[in-house]
Amino acid sequence: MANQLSQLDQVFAALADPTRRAIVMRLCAGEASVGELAEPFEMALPSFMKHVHVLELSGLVQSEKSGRVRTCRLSPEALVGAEDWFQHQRAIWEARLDRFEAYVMKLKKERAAAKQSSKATEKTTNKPSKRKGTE
Amino acid sequence: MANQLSQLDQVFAALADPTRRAIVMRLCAGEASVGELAEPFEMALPSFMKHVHVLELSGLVQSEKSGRVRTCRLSPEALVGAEDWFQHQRAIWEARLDRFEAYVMKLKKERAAAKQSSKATEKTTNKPSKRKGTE
DNA sequence: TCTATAGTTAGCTTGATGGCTAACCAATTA
DNA sequence: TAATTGGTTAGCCATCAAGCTAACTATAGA
Repeated sequence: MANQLSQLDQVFAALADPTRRAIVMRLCAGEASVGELAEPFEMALPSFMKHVHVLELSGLVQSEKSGRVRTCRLSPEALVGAEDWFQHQRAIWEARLDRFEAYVMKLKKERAAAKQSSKATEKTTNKPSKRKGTE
Repeated sequence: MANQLSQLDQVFAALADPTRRAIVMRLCAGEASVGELAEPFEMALPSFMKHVHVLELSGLVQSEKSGRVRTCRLSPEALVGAEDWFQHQRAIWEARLDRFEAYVMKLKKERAAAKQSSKATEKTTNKPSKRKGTE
């Protein structure tokens, strides 16, 4: 669990750099050697290798050396893990919106009821409209 | 576009810190003052404020001061933007898996056809099975 | 076997990040 | 009006991140 959290740290930190995001995007399209990956960047190779290394540490990328060429591929589990984090937050957020809306509805109802009781007998219990989007 | 990219940088960098993720999670459940937010952490207040500031710069959090208390709330657009990035990558990744599978199927077909032509007339065009999962 | 290629290691510089304390407003509240 | 509360500013320090060059290893190809 704590380990998983620090994994999230590493994944987000890895993705905070545009070079590394570009590498991930490239690898989504298929595996590639370090040289192929590095080619579009102006950076010196050792600098570039650091990025690859960060991606490996984060679990986003795996690599394997065969002969003198190191081939990198995406290992999407870490990516999915991070995506899950967002979905979880969104679920909580949306549940809260729902609760908030329910609360507003309850207030409306109570106010209507108060009006009713003061005005004595008049039935206007208008149904609340359904969710109006994500805001 | 470039601006949006650097926004992604900032959002991911903001989320790379467990304190800041905790703040975001807390704010998913509803707005809170700086003091309320800081309460669970052992950190000195100025240090904590830095985290809040980073979150504000990233666009994940908005805040407003009324009297002497500053109230923070989530501004979920940035969160959604980051989530979109994942979904986009996943779409590319999955399309690639599909293409890869199609390629394998084509190979199989060609091999079968080759066998057929060498064996002359024997019809065994076995239909390929459907997707077998994500890996 | 020599040479070019692909990557790696070591070590340096610069700037950002994450923490702290101390001192300082500015609203509330007694 | 004096004291408390909630937050802010300023400035320090240690560590990490991202880049570089130079020198090195190991494989592939001529």
